[in-house]
Amino acid sequence: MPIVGTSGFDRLQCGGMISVSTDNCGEPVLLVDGTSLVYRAFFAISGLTAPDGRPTNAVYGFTNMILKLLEDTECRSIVVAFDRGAPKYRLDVYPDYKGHRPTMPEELRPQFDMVKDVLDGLGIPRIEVDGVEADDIIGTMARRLAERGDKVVLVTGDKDLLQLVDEDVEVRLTRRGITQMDVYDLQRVREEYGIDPRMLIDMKALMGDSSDNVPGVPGIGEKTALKLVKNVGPLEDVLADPGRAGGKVIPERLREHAEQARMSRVLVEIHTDLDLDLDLADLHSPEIDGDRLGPVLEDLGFNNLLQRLDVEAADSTAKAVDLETVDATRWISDVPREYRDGDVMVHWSISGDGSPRLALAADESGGVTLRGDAGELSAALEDLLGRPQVKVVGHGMGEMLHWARIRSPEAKLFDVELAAYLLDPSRSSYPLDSLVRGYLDASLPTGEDGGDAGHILWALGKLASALEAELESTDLLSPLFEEIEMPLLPILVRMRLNGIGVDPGILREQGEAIEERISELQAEIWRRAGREFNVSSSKQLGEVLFEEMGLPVIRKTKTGYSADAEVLGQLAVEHPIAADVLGYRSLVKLRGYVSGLLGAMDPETGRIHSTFHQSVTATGRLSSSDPNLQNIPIREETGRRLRRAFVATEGKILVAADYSQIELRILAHLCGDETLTEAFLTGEDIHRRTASEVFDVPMDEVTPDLRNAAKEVNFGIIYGMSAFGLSKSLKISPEEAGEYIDGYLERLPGVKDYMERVVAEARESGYVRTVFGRIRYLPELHHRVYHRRMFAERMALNTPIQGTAADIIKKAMVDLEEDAGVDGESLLLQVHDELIWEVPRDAADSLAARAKDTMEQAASLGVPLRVDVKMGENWYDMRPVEV
DNA sequence: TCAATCACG
DNA sequence: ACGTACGTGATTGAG
Repeated sequence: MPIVGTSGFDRLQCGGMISVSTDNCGEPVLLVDGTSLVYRAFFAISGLTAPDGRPTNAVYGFTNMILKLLEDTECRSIVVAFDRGAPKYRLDVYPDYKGHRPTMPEELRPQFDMVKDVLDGLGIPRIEVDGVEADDIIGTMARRLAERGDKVVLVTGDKDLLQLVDEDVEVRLTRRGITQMDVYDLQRVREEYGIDPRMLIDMKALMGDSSDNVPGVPGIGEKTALKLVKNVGPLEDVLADPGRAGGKVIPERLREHAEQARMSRVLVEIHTDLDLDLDLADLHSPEIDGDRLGPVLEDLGFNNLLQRLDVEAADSTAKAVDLETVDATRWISDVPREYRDGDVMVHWSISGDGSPRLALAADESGGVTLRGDAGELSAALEDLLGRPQVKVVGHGMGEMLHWARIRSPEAKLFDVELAAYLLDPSRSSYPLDSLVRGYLDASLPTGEDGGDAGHILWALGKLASALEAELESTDLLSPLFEEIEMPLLPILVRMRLNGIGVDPGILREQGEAIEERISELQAEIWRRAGREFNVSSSKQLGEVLFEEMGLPVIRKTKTGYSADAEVLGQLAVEHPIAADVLGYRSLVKLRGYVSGLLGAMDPETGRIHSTFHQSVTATGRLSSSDPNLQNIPIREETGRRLRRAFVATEGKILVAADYSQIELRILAHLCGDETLTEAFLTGEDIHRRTASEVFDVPMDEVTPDLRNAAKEVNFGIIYGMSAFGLSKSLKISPEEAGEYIDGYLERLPGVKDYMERVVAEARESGYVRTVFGRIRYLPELHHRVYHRRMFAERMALNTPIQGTAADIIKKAMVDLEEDAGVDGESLLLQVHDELIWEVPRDAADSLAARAKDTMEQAASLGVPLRVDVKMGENWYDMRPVEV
């Protein structure tokens, strides 16, 4: 049988993107059903086009599937097969085979040629044979490879291929989306169907297949067909003695349609004996042909793939949008048509002398630079962002909204920085020029004030489409980007604009008291040391404690003696100076808070306007800076008093709502452990319950010490547990800590299974995800250095939990927008599992009820979410309220 | 600019 | 025989 349209069987193997083994060392050959995967990709992804408008969604999805496959799987070789023309050998049997199939969508047809171009560039052999279906090519090749001793992996979206599974052949079926695959080996097929893979042919012959128009036996569906082959045997056995089917109707139907069933069997059986003119010795691993692939990917607009595969396109400089300068006021009074709906790229910046610049473009052909003072420019922005039909694309849009004091934009927002953050939250920053290099493979000219506006506007437009496609194909577009992060952006801007009221008198008063006690302690320390020195200098302190006073060295740092709180705590039994240093340190810390907060007060508003950052943490949490209001002291009374300085505005009251045990609840949801779930469903004290389990005592005999130990064990679980870490927090031996951990995992086996599963899956896929789909890549799970690898494992355990908690409170913040302000409230702070508002006194109860309800309903997990609400005149005197 | 320390969840 | 709890930001002193 002549083979047409092949490519790639003529070159010899050499190092490509996957490791190559020249001998047969057990790595499988991948056989891919190209037609099936291209179809899957086509329906899984939508809206993606090349720069010239040709649809490329299927090509993009397919290419990603192939690359993922190659990244995840060590393989000797890979071949992609395609359908070509009508399968004559089946049409001869049954002219209506595949008769009712809808014709191929117009947008899909041309994408097959693009797919083949990509494969050729990747150096992946493909094969199609006139009048033969991909199934049969794969079946034939699989059999021949297995016969010569190879392992084979079949990749498809079509369950029919399961009939080929045996000891040497495994099948991977696409699952929802395009990134995940279900693996079927012999055992899995037997488990799922209760029969051997070959019997699936007989089953299918009985039940038929409407999508291929295979008739089967009328009245027999999947259930009956499976029952028959399981209880009776192959098709011929079933037909030989129809009575064994039981009942009346089925045997009748079997007799009546016996021939049709035999014919159906012929139709559904995949051929494994085609006479293909193919030398399997030619199989080799793929070898990227950069000269060929580069232009193909560039033509398709797959710039991120160019980058990822490190292939050179014709390296381009960013093009520029031509800009015309227009008066801001005139522009507002007569906004050009193209800026009234659709996408508008916006570049806002502050130049060195503090004057703002604003440039806009609605497409690549041209844009405007607005001329005017700060008020006029912000008015123009406000006008633009007040248009619900407009989608505004920008970079770091929070800064822009804050500058223009825009609290509630109506326009849809697309911040390329946030998009890039969702795609890879581990990066330290997302400067525009690096996004342009990474996602567009172009470079921005280096300009004085952050580049030239024309080039930036061009880049923003290109980036928005590239990033949106990437978000979509990574399952991050919805709900995370569109329904959580982008709607959250203006909420964070508003929190910053709101600020929180601070009473500087209280701060100064406390500051003076702190200052006094620092002097006293310093004198005491100097007296005990026998000389004056800077207690805050770890170097000088080390000399005094460990050299002059001869205290035992507990631990060393890279640069000298370690003298942190843990070490000092141990030294305290040796010498009272240690406790003094600890006290001194904590007071110096508090002094830092006082001066930091006083310095951070805005003289105009008398408030502190901290910035909440949305693209900083690797887990999805927010962070706060200038100043950080997420780490105001609370655990120790002396520090806690600082909170008296955070006050509600006259006539208002502070309301704080915090999730109770949200991370442990998420753990319960994720692992489904019965004990944990039950504890939350019945509203038990979770630490007490843990203590009761781990230490094997009745609930009412759990002492405070035991409960505290259990609490630390629970923290350990969330953090990725190590006996050493737990031993430090509990001040016990690592051995004893290890026993606690063993006890825990024994009593809560669901948690144990979950922890093992998460790490194993992350090792396979290279990433972990939260319940909402937020992703974090963990390449160091494969690091050759042990402690780097273990660190990555703890991240794999912690990130889904911490990140899901972040997702949930973010979702709650967005949900609360629904009727934001109905109680006259302003959101002031978010502290990871807690939201703080100020609200007119008479509306406080109403807000409390609404906040509690919305937060508790923000996600529906296997256990309920619980929110506690407190109120008070200031952040110190907060009292619980019943809602 | 970096390391050490410590505040929070 | 390793070296460890997860995630942040600010302050301080030293080089």
